[in-house]
Amino acid sequence: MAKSTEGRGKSARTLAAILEAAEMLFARKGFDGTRLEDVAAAVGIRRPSISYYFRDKRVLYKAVQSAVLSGLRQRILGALARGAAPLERIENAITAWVHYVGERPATALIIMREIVETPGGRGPAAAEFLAPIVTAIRKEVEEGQRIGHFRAAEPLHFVFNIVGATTFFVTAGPILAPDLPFDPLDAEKQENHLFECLSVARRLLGVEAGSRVGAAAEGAAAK
Amino acid sequence: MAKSTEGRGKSARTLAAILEAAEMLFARKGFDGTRLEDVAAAVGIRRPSISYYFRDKRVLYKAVQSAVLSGLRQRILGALARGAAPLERIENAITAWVHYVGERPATALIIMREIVETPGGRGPAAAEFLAPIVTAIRKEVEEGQRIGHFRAAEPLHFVFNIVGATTFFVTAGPILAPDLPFDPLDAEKQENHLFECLSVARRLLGVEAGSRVGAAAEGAAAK
DNA sequence: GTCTATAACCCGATAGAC
DNA sequence: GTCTATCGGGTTATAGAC
Repeated sequence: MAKSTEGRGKSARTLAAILEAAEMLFARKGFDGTRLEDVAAAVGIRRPSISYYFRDKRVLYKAVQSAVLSGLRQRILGALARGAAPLERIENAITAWVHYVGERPATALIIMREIVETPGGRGPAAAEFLAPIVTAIRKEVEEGQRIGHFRAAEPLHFVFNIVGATTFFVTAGPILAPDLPFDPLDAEKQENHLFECLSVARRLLGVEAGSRVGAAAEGAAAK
Repeated sequence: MAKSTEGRGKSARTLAAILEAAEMLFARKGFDGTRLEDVAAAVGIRRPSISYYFRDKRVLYKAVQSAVLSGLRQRILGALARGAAPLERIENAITAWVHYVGERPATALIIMREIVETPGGRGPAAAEFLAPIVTAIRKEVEEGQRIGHFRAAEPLHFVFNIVGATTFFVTAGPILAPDLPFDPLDAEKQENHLFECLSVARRLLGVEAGSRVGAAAEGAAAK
């Protein structure tokens, strides 16, 4: 929007390249494991040049985290706003979630890293982005319970199950089944996973598998 | 067994204390985030004394990982051996899994850390312990499919879903719902989670929720 | 067995030239 | 904008006294 983020200058291109390289590296190696030197090398510049764009490493990390997670938040809250009944809105949100993670695999790794770093006390961090999403889902589940569409159950369990399932689907292959060729980025496997998530969601919400509410708004939810 | 691990000397007690402190710290802060000095402080000794028991930091980490994950493997494979039909054996394994993680919360964090570190290439690591478990479950699912008890589906999806759900159940509260008081160690919430895992498992395997196969061997599985 | 003291290393941050 | 050079904090590993 502003000239600082949209210019066509060398500056803007370098900045974008730094963010892109940092997203991949932070996701794969974590904050400590990523050397600023590696980010610079991936961009084709030298370490101190990064300081020209980001005051220090933590600021760079925050920028990456913000880009990934605010994109996720926007997608899910947008999807959640579409749909007539709670079940439909929730299914749109799940669809948006699975698709976003599929498009931007760093998402899953960054979320896992944030979860795992939180008990250590290093930074409040991602809660700023993720908590609003979870709250919105929870409200939707509670609304569905109130009007008798869903069974009574702890909404958080529902959230943890879906988020955990997709996150592991994308990341856990290499360690849980290292000798199997499992590609989570394969489109067919991904739709398969989405289908199972929707099925599990209905089971957890106490909705019979019959009715066919969700699949309609799919195109809108994905974009 | 041998005198080196079972002796009543000061040595054995210090070693056990180091392992215990390191398990908590590695789980909470990770490999890089844990300073040997903190481990020493938790035990009440000084940093170089750790070197007397473990040649370097990596060896200490491996020892912790081995303790946690080989315990898990033993528990799950043991549970999987009990039960007449695939469904019953799988339900025993899920029960053992949820209970183990509940008893030893470091398990979930260490598994997540291993998953997240693997793409970074730092150490082959936990696959040695986890892959055999997953393979055994997979075989059981495939057997159930072969004899027509389960629907056809990718067994790995099933595994990722259950493992991801429990892992997030235990760890994700502080970051996904920071303002809610959510205690995953609460016994009632844990049984609730187990119940939902079993329900989800049946859904994913295509088994009707009706029959009451699993709950019997529970006591044996937990011990 | 446990300590003190120190060596060696890595990496992020900064000064300042171009 | 990007570089070279350097400083400095923090942590591991090790030598050697007790």
